[in-house]
Amino acid sequence: MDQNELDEGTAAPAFQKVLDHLRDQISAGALKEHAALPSERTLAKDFNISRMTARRALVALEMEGVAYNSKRRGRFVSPKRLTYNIGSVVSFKADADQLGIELKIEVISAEQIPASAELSAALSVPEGEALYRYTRLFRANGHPTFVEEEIAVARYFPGLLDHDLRQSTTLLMEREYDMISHTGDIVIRMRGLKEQEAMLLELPSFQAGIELKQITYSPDGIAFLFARQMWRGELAEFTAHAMVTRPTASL
Amino acid sequence: MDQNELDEGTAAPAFQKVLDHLRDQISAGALKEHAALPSERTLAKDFNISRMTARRALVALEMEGVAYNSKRRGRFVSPKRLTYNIGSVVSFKADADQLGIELKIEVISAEQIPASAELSAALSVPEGEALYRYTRLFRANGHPTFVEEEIAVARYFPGLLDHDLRQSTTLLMEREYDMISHTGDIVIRMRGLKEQEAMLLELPSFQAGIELKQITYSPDGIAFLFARQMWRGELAEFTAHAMVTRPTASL
DNA sequence: ATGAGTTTCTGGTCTATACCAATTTCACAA
DNA sequence: TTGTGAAATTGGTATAGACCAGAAACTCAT
Repeated sequence: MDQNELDEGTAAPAFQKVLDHLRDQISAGALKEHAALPSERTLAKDFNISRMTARRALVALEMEGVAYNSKRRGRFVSPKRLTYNIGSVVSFKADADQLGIELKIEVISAEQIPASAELSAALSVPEGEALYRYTRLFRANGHPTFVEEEIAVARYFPGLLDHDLRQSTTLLMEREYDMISHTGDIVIRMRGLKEQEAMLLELPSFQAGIELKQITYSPDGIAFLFARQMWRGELAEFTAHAMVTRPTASL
Repeated sequence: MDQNELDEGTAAPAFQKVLDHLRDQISAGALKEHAALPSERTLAKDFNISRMTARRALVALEMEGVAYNSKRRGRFVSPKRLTYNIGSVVSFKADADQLGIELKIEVISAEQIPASAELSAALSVPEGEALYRYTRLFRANGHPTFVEEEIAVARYFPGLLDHDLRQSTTLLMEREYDMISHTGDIVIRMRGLKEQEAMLLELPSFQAGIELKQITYSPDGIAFLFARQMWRGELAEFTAHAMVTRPTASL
């Protein structure tokens, strides 16, 4: 009769108890950001369970976004979220700086490509039109946070790739090319990671993250930039102030 | 030498092969929405792996959002996403109807509560002010999709809970109380599920979903509704058309 | 102090079981 | 035809090992 102590009839699974215990430790502040969690083998010994059961609890913590682990160094408490204000793209890096977060941008690749069918539709340019594409990894205090792929219509931004891309491209385009971001169509969804994204974010490839897609328009309604961000889910938070529009009468 | 066939040096893990195989089957259309996937034991036999390894592949599919399983009936292919247009809240149910999706609303609970400190701050009402709170489960074609908790300032909506809540409350408030939704502050994030949410959505409690919080204002700037939706991550898609605002000069 | 090599620690993958509980299927009786 | 109850199927949990590979710590000679 070693089932449970005072639960109402049903015993909680062993991994649940460990999971709850660790979660409590973290939310109580006994374990702070980036602090190391007990290893699988240590947990197994301490709770008198098998390593696989201990592992389950730790993996569940990762799924909840409470813990992370990269490479084979151990598991650690996840840092706080970054807030991305959809309406005010310009100040993202400034916001981070202000919060004492060191945001570092790493350029993964940058090249010129012809517009595919999909991109030509999204950006309203003829198929084959020259585009710039660059992929960047954003780290907050050294911690991988999101990967961004941007595709810009090359015609508006001659020599864009010669600039240092480790900065806000919105500001760069405004300063160097007088191209002002005015409105944007946005889509947010949760999905599984692609291989490269998983690698850069240091996550297993079957993990899910949050994707934000955005098409940016100039004041005169010209689409000039397509952006796709893939965030570690536990680190993302998107805010917006929305105008409520009514469906047209015919609908 | 049964490691691999023609990989470049490193063999993919066994569960990865199974995972890729199933994903291919699904994206190729061999397995359609709500079609049953092979059981853990069947997969184990077919791929000559242990049941635990087969299970890993299936669980990974669930994490990606490609498959789901509820209770102990087996695993099935996830249905298509529902798109939630942030700016045009009014037409959500109408949109669903138009796409041939039967959206059913189940009222879980409805009650009057006094404003907590947190809610009084969010809705700009004195602490203790009467509020209506109701929780509803939304199903798309019978499939649990998201749970919504709404909290309305009771003063504006006398007798609100006497109405049938299995309909769009935005429309209800407009029709019966002349309260028009004008703008809203929105926050979107991915987080672990709470116990009740997990139960209603038929998911394990450590799974992550997408949360959308929203405070709705009337045309004259009065906050009258706080809403929190918890979506099954694989079923959610949020769209918006955003105006880009610039940071004020002082910042 | 520096660097190289060894040891220890960590997670990653996998096997072969076992027992449980809910669901579904199916045979059989009323 | 309709129940009803047994049997098969499914996922959920858990064990006790095993071997691998990367990361970190440590030892020791230079």
